Formats: sequence, C-alpha cells, structure tokens
Amino acid sequence: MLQTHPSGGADQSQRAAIFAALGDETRLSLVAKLCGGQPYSISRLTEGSHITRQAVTKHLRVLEEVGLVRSMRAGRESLFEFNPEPMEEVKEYLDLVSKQWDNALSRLKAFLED
Amino acid sequence: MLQTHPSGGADQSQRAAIFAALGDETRLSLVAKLCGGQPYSISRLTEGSHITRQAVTKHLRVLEEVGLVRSMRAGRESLFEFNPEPMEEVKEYLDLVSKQWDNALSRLKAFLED
DNA sequence: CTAATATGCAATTACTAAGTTGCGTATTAG
DNA sequence: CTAATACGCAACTTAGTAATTGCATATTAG
Repeated sequence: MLQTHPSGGADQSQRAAIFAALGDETRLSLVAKLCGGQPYSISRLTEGSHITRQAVTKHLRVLEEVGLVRSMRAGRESLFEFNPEPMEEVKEYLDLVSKQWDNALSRLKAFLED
Repeated sequence: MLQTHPSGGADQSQRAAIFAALGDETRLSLVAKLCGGQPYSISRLTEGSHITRQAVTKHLRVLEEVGLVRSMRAGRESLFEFNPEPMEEVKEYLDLVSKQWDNALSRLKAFLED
C-alpha cells in the first residue's frame, strides 16, 4: 500500500506560508470579516480596530501574497475580497495528517489485539 | 437565523498560535514525521536535517506550547509524540470560514436569481 | 475649484524568531 | 570506570515582522 505522506510536495513552503499568514490574530479577524462575502475597503476594515490603517494594509498584503484575499481598485478606494482556494489547500493537508494519525492508531490497535 | 461568526471566541489568540506554529516549513516536517504514530527522540528528529539539534529542539518546544506534540523523558532521551487535538480545533475553524463563504455565495445567487 | 477622503510610499523603532555555538550534566554502553 | 550519547541552558547573531509616523498623490463631494 502506497502511503500518501504529508511531507510530500514542493509546495511545503507554500503551505507553511498560508499557515503563517493565518498565524496572526489581526489577520484572522480580517479573514473573519471578509469571508462573509462582501468586499471591504481598507478604511472600512480599519474601523473599530486598535491599529492604524497602515498596519491593516500590511496585513492585507500578507494575506494577498498567499492568495487568501484579492484586491481591486475602485476609484479612490481599494477593495479586498476573500478567496477560499488556499484555505481548501491547507484543509486537505490537515485531513491528510489526521488520516496518517488514524491509520497509525488502527495499526497499533490491530497489533495489540493480535 | 443566528450566524456563527468565525471571529467569536476568546481563543482567537490560541487559534492564531496554532496556525503560527504550523507556519514554518521545518515544523511542518516534524509534524509530518510524528503524525505517523511513532514517538521520536530529538536526535532522531534531527537526523537528515540541515539544522542543528538545538534548532530542532526549539521548534519542538513551539509545537509543544500549542499542544501539537507532547514530550516525555525516557532515560537520557526525550521522546516526542504527536497530539491531534489542536489540529481538530483549527480544522473546525476553517470549516466555519468555508461555511460562511458558501452561505454568502448562496445568498448572492438567490438575490440575483430573484 | 477646494476640502475632505482614501490610499501609497518610505523611514524608523521595537520586538520576535530562527539558528548557531559553547559548555555543563545526565545516562548508558563496553 | 570511562567514553560516547542525548540533552538542557544561556549568550549571541542575524534577519524578519508588527506597528508607527510623516508626507505625497489620487479621487470624490459640495
């Protein structure tokens, strides 16, 4: 049986980048707002935040670099919208890891019940 | 209809910490090895790595702090094993975000098809 | 046109993280 | 016992990140 090992792939660094982008509370909040479907401008996303517009902008760029959000210019404001694809990517990875773990437990159980 | 919004919870920072722990290629490799079910010592985990034992140790501590691995001393070596619980936690979160997004698309579709 | 709004760019500061090196200690093999 | 193995601790370097501030530019409202 061929094991699909979760360490495979040249996109390990890509996966790590996505996780890293999600590894910040501010950016998690931004994702939470944007996954509601509506695009927001930077100013709107900064409203009610304790940090400056520039800080929010930088976080948005981090999310954009890994593809979690897309941006488009609309007049004087730049709108950001959520993009789910990278999230599906890491979800598959997490499922793979869980599967590995479950298989390991099954083998252990089978061995002990021999 | 009550929306379960993914920004809720005082454990946003905990979630962010788990994502951050996974946001490093070296640590992803460690998780990949350990999710196979077998515990490994630090030396074994360092074998075939381009970084030093101390660097690996630090990464293991990061993983341990968010609960992704557990460690126990066995004689002169310290064994690390995978723990899946934090991973389930973030998987649920990702599912929630995806669900929000899908709901948003559905509402948009319904609106357009009016 | 003019003021207010929304943003971009650049420099700077403070902090954190990755990784190394050196050294000391505990444990086991022979 | 002695040497090799496996760690832990601490100091240090380097590089990256979060966040701020100041200023310049584009766009829209009145």
